[in-house]
Amino acid sequence: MREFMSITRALADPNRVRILLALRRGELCVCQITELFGLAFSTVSKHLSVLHHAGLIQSRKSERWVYYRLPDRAAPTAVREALDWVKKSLGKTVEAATDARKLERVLKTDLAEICRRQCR
Amino acid sequence: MREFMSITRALADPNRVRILLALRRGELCVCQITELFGLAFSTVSKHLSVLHHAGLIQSRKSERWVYYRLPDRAAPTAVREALDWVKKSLGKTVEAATDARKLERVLKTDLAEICRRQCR
DNA sequence: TAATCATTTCGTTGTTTGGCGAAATATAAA
DNA sequence: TTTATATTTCGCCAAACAACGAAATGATTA
Repeated sequence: MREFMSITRALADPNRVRILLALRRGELCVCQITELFGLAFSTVSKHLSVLHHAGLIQSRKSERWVYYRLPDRAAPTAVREALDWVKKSLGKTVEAATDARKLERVLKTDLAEICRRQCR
Repeated sequence: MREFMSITRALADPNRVRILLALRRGELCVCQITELFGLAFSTVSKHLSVLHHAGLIQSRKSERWVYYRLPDRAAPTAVREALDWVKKSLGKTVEAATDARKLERVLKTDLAEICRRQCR
């Protein structure tokens, strides 16, 4: 029950759901997600923390960046089913398509360039 | 997206999820749910309103009472999948079993008796 | 070692939400 | 019609939450 509620609460925010949908494309680092949604670093970081706590995403550190991705097949059943449900329900919506298009543009840009642009 | 978010937000509260699980047993009126969870009338009514808005439950009025139930097969795909996911994930948890036991006791009690007991 | 830089954590602010009791509503019983 | 009564709506409070900027962290580069 506790685990289940951490998943439903994580899914109860549209920006977090959009992050999950964007990650279908492949792993993304924090600054790429920040650029994609136009939110503050700290806001995105918080969202990622909530998703991570719920087991809905995994992370890996490489060079200067932290990359987040959808979990592998070994993820708990509840997590896999939740993600399948999200993808099936929203995978083909207008919002997902719009984000996907913008994501392609973001992915074309150099990582360091994105981070520099966002530096306060 | 809007519809999906109304479902995830409805599922983001443990009491609302418990209501859905309890309704597997069959339709229940507001005072029975109130008795089952020990919440105020107004609180339960609000939860039911949220669930109803999300399409996760249906209602029917009969005599003095309003009965709520899980939707029929004709419900939207997103709703059916959400409910299946809830049942599959939590249907056999300790919490669900405890609520189910208490529900059996509540169902043995006369409806009018329950309401009288709760009257302020 | 010192400086740089991506990310996380902290503190604040405005909004949303869950809870309650009281008042309003609407329906059934008298 | 009047009275009861089951449910909903309203107004309030406290807790939770999303968003931000600033400060802290921790790893890499110079």
